[in-house]
Amino acid sequence: MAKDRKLYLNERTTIRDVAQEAGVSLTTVSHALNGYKDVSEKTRQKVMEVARRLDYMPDEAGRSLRGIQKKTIALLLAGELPEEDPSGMMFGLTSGIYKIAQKMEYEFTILTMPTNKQIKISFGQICKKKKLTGIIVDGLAMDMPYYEQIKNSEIPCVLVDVALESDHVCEVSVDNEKASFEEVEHLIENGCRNIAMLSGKKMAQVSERRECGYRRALEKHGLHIREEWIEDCLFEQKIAVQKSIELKKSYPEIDAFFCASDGIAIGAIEGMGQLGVRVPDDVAIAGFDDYTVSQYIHGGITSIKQYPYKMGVACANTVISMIEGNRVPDWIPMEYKLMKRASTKK
Amino acid sequence: MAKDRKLYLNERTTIRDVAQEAGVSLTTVSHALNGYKDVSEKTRQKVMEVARRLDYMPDEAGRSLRGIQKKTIALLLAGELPEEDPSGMMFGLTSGIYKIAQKMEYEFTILTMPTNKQIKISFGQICKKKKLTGIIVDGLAMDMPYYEQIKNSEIPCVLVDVALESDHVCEVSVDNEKASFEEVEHLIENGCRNIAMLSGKKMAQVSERRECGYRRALEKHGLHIREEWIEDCLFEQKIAVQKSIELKKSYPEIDAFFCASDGIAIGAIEGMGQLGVRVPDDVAIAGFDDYTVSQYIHGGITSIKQYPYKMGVACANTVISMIEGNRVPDWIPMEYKLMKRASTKK
DNA sequence: CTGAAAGCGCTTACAG
DNA sequence: CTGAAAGCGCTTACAG
Repeated sequence: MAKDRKLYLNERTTIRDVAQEAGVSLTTVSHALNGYKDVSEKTRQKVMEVARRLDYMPDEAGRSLRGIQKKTIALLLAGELPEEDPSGMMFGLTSGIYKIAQKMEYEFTILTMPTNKQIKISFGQICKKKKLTGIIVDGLAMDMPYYEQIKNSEIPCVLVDVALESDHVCEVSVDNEKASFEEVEHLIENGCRNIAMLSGKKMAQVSERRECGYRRALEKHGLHIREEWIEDCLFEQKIAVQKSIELKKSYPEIDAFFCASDGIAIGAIEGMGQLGVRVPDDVAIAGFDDYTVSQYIHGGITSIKQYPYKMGVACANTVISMIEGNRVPDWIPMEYKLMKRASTKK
Repeated sequence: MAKDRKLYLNERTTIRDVAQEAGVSLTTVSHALNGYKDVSEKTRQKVMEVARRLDYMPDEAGRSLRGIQKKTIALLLAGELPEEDPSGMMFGLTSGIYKIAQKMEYEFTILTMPTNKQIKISFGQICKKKKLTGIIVDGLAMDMPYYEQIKNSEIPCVLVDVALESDHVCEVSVDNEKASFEEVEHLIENGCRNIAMLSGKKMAQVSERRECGYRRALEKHGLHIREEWIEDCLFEQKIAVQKSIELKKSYPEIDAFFCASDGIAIGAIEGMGQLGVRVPDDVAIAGFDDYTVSQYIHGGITSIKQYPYKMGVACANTVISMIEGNRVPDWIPMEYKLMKRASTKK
């Protein structure tokens, strides 16, 4: 009866319906369903049976109002979701977080944050509105308003590839500086002496770090650092095409490009192609992130492989650990691997 | 005051706090904030100011209980989320849906469904529990319990690559049969006469359709269909390696493999490599889905390119249209493109 | 072991 | 133009 009416009216079955049908009080239904021990086995059976028969699902809103919050973590992405994900980073990250969230019985949601200046909604407001208990931020740059707001908030927060001094914030990333150092050293070992850098985006910490690694490697090997050989490409392939051409034209002695991403490296390869410069014979090219396609392009682009899925897992585990009140290190270092390929063979 | 206490106790600011601070009733706050016209401008200003100052965000749970439901659409994925997404299909789909959901002010959530036999929770229960108003399903196979349950539910539903006769269900996909037909015809035009098929998964409708296109193309050109040349690979690369080797060994006359996915095609290329058979000279290989890497592998794998982001956009637009009570066609055909590449050149 | 009652935060007839 | 009151679905002291 009750069920039919509900179905017809497209209404939800409520705890009241179950109580009525089972001939007990609301309290008893609630106790029975929530595993309280003070319900007779017979009553519990009856309630369970009725609940199943009426296809009863407690309304989260009701529970929420009573203070029983489902714990929710979010992946907050800077800017719009792109149409594609050539590095596989976003997908792997998402998948890893999803996996752990599911296992630990946390809700998981994806949010994007506007990057333009006049932002309507603050970081704190997002968290409040979505009732987030923890948050993982990817793509954060230092010139975004959220950068400060995260610091001032209280919510457990894991940042991918960004450090932020605060006791409720933790970073998950590979050692970008060390990885870059190794890769540039690999270029030097292969005989390159005039290595330019096509960097990412000035306000992104990863760019800075990769640049640091680059500088340290040059210094260690007694190579002169030429500031005019370091160019920003905003992590965009098209810009990398131009910048690589301009640099090589202005400084024909350049014999390698260290690129802050594989997207940039692909752009540089194209640029050299347009110039009729051979890769790797005339110019070696090394990237970062090891896109899925990188092993196939031009016989293989040397790059730093990251493990996005594992990073997602680490992010989720860390933020959950923080939520549960544990202290975590400021930084969780992730593994990476220098993939030596044809683009740097001399 | 109110704010400080709340912050300290880590409590939310409620409508009550705002009312108190602004010196008006709950009703007035609610009216002012929800844009009712029966509030004096002065009062409205005051309320708005206080709300902003106290950083007030209405609790969705409270509104929800009053019947003001946020509309939510979900992307329901068969099985687990994989660690990687070589076809780019899942990412593009997700991104397109996200984009439209955001624009139309729908909530968006991703769900996975267990594929094993003893499923705990039915399709209807998922919808009810998550209060979904519309759903997009990807990866549905005909042997999954959800297949029937979707039919019996009432919720607006868009299926990717699967047809299901029901007035609340719509399909979004490319014309898989036609695309396959064209691709196999391309193989025939290039001189192949003994074309085997490495199919996907028996219970997936896409496999069936791609097989239909294959058969129709052979028939049209007067080529004999050999059932023993059609093998299931479950869309797995490793299985494709084996199956392609077995087939080529048993039937050396085979001069082409039509593959139900690029993953299978990559497997077949590897298989032929192990056998010392040259691609495309001895055996042509054609895939489906045009993975990002496909253009680079082995000089380029011929494939059918789909547009996942656009599919996502179409899925979301369609399901929202259904939610809003519009009639939609049973099928929204998507564009595709036959990418002719080195792997089928003879 | 069971039930009546209060109350979470909100919106909306309804009364003034 | 403004406010007191009811009630959405739930859980939890509290009383019996």
